[in-house]
Amino acid sequence: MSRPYASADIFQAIADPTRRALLDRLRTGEQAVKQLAEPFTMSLPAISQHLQILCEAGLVQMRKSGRQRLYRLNPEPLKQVSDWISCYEEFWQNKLDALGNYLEED
Amino acid sequence: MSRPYASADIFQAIADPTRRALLDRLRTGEQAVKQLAEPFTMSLPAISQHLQILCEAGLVQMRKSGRQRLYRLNPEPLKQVSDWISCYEEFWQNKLDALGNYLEED
DNA sequence: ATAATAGTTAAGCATTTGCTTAATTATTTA
DNA sequence: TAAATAATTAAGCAAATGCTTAACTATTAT
Repeated sequence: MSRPYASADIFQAIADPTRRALLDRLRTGEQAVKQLAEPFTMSLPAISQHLQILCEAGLVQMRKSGRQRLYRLNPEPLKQVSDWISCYEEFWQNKLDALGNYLEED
Repeated sequence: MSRPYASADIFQAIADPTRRALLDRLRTGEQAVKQLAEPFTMSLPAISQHLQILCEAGLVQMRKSGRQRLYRLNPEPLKQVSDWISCYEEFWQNKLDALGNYLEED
């Protein structure tokens, strides 16, 4: 096997807090691995493996620049999650509406 | 240990496709375990364990009625996921805007 | 009381996950 | 050319995950 973990599943990819933190960091723009890994206490290979999982899920893309590998955010796949959740959004919206109505009562 | 799996983490809870399917089924309303388990090929204990994880994550609530246990949806914790994703929504929105502008060009 | 039904708990197991350290591959600098 | 830098690949490991079957608890029906 070439891949340490087979997933490619978005929900699985964002289940790990380190991977979510990596995505959060990438919101400021394209970054090299060392820079990305800077705030984490774990080893560089661990970060590298997380980046591969994000890559397989399509959440990041990579390009080489010299000896660096620059990763950038590709958030489109998150739309799958957003779409799934949207069915539930009305539920808590209803609850908020109910609260609003309650507060408006005299 | 009383709990087979300790998680209570929402992202972890919705990472499993069976658990998402259970939540989807609960959108139609409160249901007993046997009825919930009906479309799945796995054993009832497996479903029961998934329901416990959903319960620990606060995504479902349970009440007893005779010898049945009725589970109902409690989607509020999904707001955590929705909130996290919302930071990324502008990204694909921007892309859609860009597409819109492109299509509007003469 | 006895049997049937609904569901959980317990124990065990194979696989996956998330990490580690060591070795390896590129690329750049001295 | 040799050393340093950036990052990955490889191998191994402990813990978590998702299932199974068997045993148990609680409630209802006969």
